[in-house]
Amino acid sequence: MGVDCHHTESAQPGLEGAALASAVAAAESKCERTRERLTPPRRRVLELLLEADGPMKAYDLIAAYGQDGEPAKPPTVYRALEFLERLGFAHRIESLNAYVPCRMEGTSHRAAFLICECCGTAEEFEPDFAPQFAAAEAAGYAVRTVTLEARGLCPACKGGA
Amino acid sequence: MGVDCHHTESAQPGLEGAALASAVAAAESKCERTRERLTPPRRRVLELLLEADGPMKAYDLIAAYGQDGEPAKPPTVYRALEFLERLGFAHRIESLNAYVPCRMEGTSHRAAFLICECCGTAEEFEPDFAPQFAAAEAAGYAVRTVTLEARGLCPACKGGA
DNA sequence: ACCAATGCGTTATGAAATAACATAACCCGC
DNA sequence: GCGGGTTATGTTATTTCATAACGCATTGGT
Repeated sequence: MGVDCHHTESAQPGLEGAALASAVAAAESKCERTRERLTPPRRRVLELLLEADGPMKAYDLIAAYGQDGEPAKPPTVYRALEFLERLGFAHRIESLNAYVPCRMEGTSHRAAFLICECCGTAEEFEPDFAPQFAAAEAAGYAVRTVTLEARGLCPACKGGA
Repeated sequence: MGVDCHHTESAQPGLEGAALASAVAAAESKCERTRERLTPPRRRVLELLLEADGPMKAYDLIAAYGQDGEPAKPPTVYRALEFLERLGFAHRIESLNAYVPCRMEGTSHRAAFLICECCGTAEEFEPDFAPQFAAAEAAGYAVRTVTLEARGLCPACKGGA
């Protein structure tokens, strides 16, 4: 992974069992409230993201989609991802071409990430965009969304080897 | 371009003639100082970026590469882009899969962009990352680089139609 | 002159994303 | 419960973006 210390991967274990079910249920109920539909492909992709230990590439999702080992067709997954992003259940990390489930339930929908170049984890955090917005709007811009991706070493990789 | 008002494009005209030559010369002399080589393909790609009215896709560069209309081979352009980014002469805009010449000669190498969803221009600005860095480093991260891309409407597109 | 390091040309392939169109499921007023 | 618009899915194919791998050329140091 670039720097590569050789940790046995994953400071960020995916969800399983009850935790997974509860996260999916939370998404489901949020959808009901807004009259959106968490259809089978959307639910399946959300599950895969939640189970994963880190950011997943679209084609990883495609490969993992079928319980029987059958891959999905690309549009199935890309459409589900579009939906999940729209509802704030997932985020795309531009600099990785990869996707993560949203870890900031309920907060405003500005996503920002600390990406570890060693172990590959991407931690979501709540950014403070005020200075940027102020400068941009002073210059006459109408800012709609902001993407912030910081790269470096996470505490575990920085400290250890 | 998403929102699409229909301006006749380009709040951001590319360089020509003397201005272009001088920008290239500046890059050249900066290379000499650091013992880097601005070889023909690298120089050519830099020229193309500087001449352009906005962000250019890699395959636009590939198509425009030869003065005689002959396209370049992809690795030629990708390698040149890698070099130009490394030296700070160009930046990749992740959310567009596109490239721009650096407009912030001499400043620190954190690039940030205001991307207009109407006219497609991408204005580089000097971001204030202090709050982000502080929070991340307090959490134990070692931040190395930061990508910040804001999307919205530029003054021209916001004001007019 | 030799050698190591760097860069280039070329072929081929891999990875990421979308276009386009047909079919199915859903919601809602009636 | 039936029509009819809207939303979602299935499927095929294609486009767009990026890199691997290898051999040759140029450079710069000794």
